[in-house]
Amino acid sequence: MTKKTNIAEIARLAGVSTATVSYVINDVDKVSEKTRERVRQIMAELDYIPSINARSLSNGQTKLIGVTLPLIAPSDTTGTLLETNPFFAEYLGEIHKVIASYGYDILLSGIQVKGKYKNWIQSRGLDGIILLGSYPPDIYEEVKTLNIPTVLTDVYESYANDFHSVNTDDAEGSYLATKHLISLGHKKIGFVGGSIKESPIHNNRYLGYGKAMIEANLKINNDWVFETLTTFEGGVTLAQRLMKEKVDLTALVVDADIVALGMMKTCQDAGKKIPDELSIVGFDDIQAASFTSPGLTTIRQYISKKGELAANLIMKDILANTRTTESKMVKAKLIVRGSTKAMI
Amino acid sequence: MTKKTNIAEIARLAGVSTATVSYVINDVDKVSEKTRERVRQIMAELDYIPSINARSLSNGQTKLIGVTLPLIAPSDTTGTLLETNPFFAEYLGEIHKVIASYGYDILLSGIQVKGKYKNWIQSRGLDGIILLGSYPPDIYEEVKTLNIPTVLTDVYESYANDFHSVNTDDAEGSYLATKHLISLGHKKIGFVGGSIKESPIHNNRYLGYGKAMIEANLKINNDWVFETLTTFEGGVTLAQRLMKEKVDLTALVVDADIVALGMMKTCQDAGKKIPDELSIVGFDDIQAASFTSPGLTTIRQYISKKGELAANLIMKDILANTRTTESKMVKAKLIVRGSTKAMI
DNA sequence: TTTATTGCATAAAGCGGTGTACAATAAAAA
DNA sequence: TTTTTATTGTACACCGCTTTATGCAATAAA
Repeated sequence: MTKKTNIAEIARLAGVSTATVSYVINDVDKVSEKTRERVRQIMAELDYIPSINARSLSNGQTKLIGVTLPLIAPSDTTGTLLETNPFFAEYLGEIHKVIASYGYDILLSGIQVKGKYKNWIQSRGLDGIILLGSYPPDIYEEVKTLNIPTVLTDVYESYANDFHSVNTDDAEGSYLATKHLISLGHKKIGFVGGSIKESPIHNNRYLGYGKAMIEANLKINNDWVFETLTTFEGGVTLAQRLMKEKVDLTALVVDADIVALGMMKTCQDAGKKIPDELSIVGFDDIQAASFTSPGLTTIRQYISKKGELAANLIMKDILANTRTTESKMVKAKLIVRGSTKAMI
Repeated sequence: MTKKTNIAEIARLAGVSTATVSYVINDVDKVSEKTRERVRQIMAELDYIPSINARSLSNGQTKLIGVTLPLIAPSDTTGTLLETNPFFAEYLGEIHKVIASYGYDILLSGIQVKGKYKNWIQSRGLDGIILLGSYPPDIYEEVKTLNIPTVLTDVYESYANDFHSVNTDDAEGSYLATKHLISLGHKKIGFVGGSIKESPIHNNRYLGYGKAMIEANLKINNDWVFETLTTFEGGVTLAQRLMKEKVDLTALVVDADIVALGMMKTCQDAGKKIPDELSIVGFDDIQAASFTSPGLTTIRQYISKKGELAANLIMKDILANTRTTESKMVKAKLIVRGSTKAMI
C-alpha cells in the first residue's frame, strides 16, 4: 500500500520485464504458461490493479463514454432536470448496463458554455458520446468536428443525420392514441402539444393525431389544437382555460404525460370527472401515469430499449473504429388505463 | 488536427520549453508577461486543449468523482432504479453543479460484483466518491481501505461514521407528519414503513411517529404499525388488506410517498374517499405527490440541499487533501396538500 | 551441419503532461 | 565594480503502461 505498486514493481518481483507483465495483464499470447502464472501470482498477492489512466495515455483509449443531459448547468435551478425528462435515470441505467459489459464507464456532463463542450470532450479524451435530448444547433457543429462516435436521442432535426440517432416513433404513437379514442366513439377530439411548429418531435406527434383523424373522416378543428409548455403547470393552465371557455370536446390527445397529468388533476380538483366528462390520453408513460386515480391512458416509450440501442450503436463504432450513422426508431405502445372511456 | 497538437508542439512553435508552456497553462507565476502572451497566442491558434489524462498521470489527480447508485448492474431489470429512489437525477444534477465549478466531473457506477468496486475506484484513480443510498456492508469495508474522500447519503448504519454522511432528519420528519395529523384532531393514527427493524432510516421515521404520539398521550397500538416493501405495489397490497380487514384508523403516516400513493390510489379506486375517510401523509415529496387529486400531504426532503452538501464535503477534503468525517443532517418540512383533513 | 522457424522475453521509445533542480540574465545591494 | 538576489527560462527525470524492434534459445526444415 505504502509502496507504489505499479507494473515495474510487479516485474521486479517476478523477475521479468514490464513488457511481460503488460502482456500478462492484457492476455497477449506471448508469454509462457509458467511465466504467466508466476506474474499472475505476484499481481494477486500485491493486490495490483493497473491504472486505466496510464493505459489510456499510451493506447489512446479512455474507455469513457460521455453522456450529456440538458440542464445540469452551474447556474440552473434544480428541479428542471426531472421535469424536462423523467427518463434520464432509466437511460443512464440502461446505457451503463451495456457499456459496463465492455469495460466502459459513463462520464456525465451537462452542456456548458458554448465552445466548452468540445473542450470537455477533448480534454477528457472521450471514446464516444451520447446526447440525451435536444440542444442548441451549434453544439452539434462542435461535436461534428470532433469526429468521434456519437449518438443522439430524441432529436429529429436535420443535423441528426450526421450522427447515430434513436427515437420513439412519435407519429405512430399519437396515431395510436387518437385511434384509441376514435374506437371508443369519440369525435370531438382535441390535441395538446408543446411548440408544434418549432419542435419536430412535437410536430410528429401532431401529425399522427392528424392522420388518425383524417382516416376516420373527422375534421380537425383548429380551435381544438392547443400549444402549451411541456410542464405540469402548462397542463394546469390550459385545463383552466378550457374549462373557463367551455371548449366543447369529449377527448384529448396530450403529447406528454406531464401535461396530461396537470390537466387531469386540474379538472378533477374542479369537479370535472375524468373520464366521464373528458377522456385523456397522454404520451410517455412516466411512472406517475400509473399512480393517479384513474390511471392515465398513455403511449409508452420504451426508454430502456432506446438506451440499449444507443449504447450498442456507440459500442459498435468504438470497437470497430468506424464512423457510421444509423437511425433507429422504437415503436411506441398504447397502454389503456382509466382516463379514457367509451362515449355512451 | 492531423498533427498531434501537444504541449511539445506548442513549445516548439513558441520557441520555449514544454515546462514554460505547462506554466502558462497552469497559471504558474514564473513566466514573463511577454512569453506568456506569445504562448497563449499559439495555443489559441492551434485550438490546443491539454489532456487531463496525461496531467493525471503526472500529478496524480484525475479530477474525477465517482458517484455510485444502487441497481445499475449488468443483470438487473430496469425500472427498479427509478422505483427505489426517484431522486437520483436531482442528486446528480446538484452534485454536478458543485463539482463542475471546480473542474471535476462525475464518473457513474453501480455496485458491481463484490470486490470489483474497489478495483474500479483504483483503476480509474478517482479523487473521491459519493455513495447515494445504502449498500451491503462489505462495500464500506472495501472503500475504507482505499482511504479516499468519501461521502455517504441516506445511511445511518455504524460504518457511516468512517465517512462523511448526509441525511435527512427522518425522525423529525415523521414527527412533523404525525403532529400534523394530531393537530387535525386525529387520534387513531397508524404508521406504515419499510423494514422498520432492519433499516435505521425507516426505524428513525418510526421513532418520530412514536415520539409525537407519546407527546400527545395517544397510545401506539401495535396493530397500527405496518411493514411493507417500499414500492407502489407494497402500498397497493397493504391498502387492500386494510380495507378488507376494516382496520379502524382515521389517518396514516406512511414513510415513503411511493407507498402512500399506492395506498391512496387503491383506496380511491375502491371508492374510499381520501381524505374524507382516511387522511394520509407521505414522506419524500417526490414529484408525483403533487400530481394526484388530491395532492399528497407529505414531508419534503431537500434533495438538492443534500446533493450540494455531499459535493461540498467531498470537495473540501479533496482540495485540502484531508480525510475528515462530518455528518450533516438536513431538516425536512411538512408540505400540506389535500390528502389530510381535520376530523369533524 | 546449416538455415529457418518459432517461442519467449526484453530494452527502450513513446503517450502528454508536471515539477524539480539548475542555469542564465537582469536588477539591486554592497 | 563586484556580489547578491530576483526573475525567467530550460533540461530532464518522472507518472504507469503499451508496443515495436530486437535478441536469444530451442526446435524444425533444408
